[in-house]
Amino acid sequence: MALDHGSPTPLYVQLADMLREQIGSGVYRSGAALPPEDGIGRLFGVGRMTVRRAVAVLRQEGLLVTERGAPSRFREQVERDFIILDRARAVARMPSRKESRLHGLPAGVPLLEIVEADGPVRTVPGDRFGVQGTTSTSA
Amino acid sequence: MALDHGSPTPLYVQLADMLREQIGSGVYRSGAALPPEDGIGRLFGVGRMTVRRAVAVLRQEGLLVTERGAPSRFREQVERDFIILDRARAVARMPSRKESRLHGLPAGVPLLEIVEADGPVRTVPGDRFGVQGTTSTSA
DNA sequence: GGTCATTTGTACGTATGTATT
DNA sequence: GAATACATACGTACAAATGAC
Repeated sequence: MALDHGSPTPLYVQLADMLREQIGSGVYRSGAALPPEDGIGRLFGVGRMTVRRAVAVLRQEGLLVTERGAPSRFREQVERDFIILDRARAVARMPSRKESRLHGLPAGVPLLEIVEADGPVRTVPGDRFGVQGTTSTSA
Repeated sequence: MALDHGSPTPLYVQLADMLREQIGSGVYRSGAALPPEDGIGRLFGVGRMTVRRAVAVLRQEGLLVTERGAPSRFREQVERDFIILDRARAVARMPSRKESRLHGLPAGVPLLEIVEADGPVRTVPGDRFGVQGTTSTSA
């Protein structure tokens, strides 16, 4: 359960993998705080920068949120609303910084871009919305 | 057109914004290579780490691809195929590293997860696929 | 085919700033 | 206000992959 400094797999990837697994296995409940970065660093014998890169990986995956001054927390998943695509198409892509701010998106959350058949485009946060075909079948 | 070291906006964000704008305005054509990181750094009077962070921002947005040993290039957009959602739902999320490798996804590309009404789940690369309602209207 | 310069990637350290608690 | 903890930004050194010669 320790990091392998000799491995071709970068340390920050190994560390991210371990933390990700802990999330998946429920070691940390949703919303729970991580130990501080320097603490994690001492724990695993790596520098703080390496910890930060590992944390960045998980943040980009939408698994945790960090804010300045407060411990990083595992992201709580919210219930999604489903938008019915009638004569529309939808594509997923990452938002620009401007769009992130506009929608209040944390890092690691894609945008759903819905293009109506007659032109209009609408973008919605990918963590709060999904899309579905015409027929609702109450999953 | 220079960076403001006194601004509350981080340097790497300012730099990312400038590079993003250059992409949008067509200064770099699709697939074109960026100058090397240390060159950009000297050009703007910032360290290489700051350049790397700016590049990372754009990579996470799916705007450029980087590989070791070769210059970073602006990402070429591929034509998307559209999957018809009949009795299915779709959500967008970021892939884990494992899923990225599985689908050969570069950074900054979300995953489309398609859930059929009767259970089966299928994930497809968000840069190569979109979804659409039952009625095809040939956009 | 192999060598070498170029270029990105990893990983460390240090110092300072700033928001939260 | 003080302590905690994350964010920015500089620097260094070496590793590894690419591409050109």
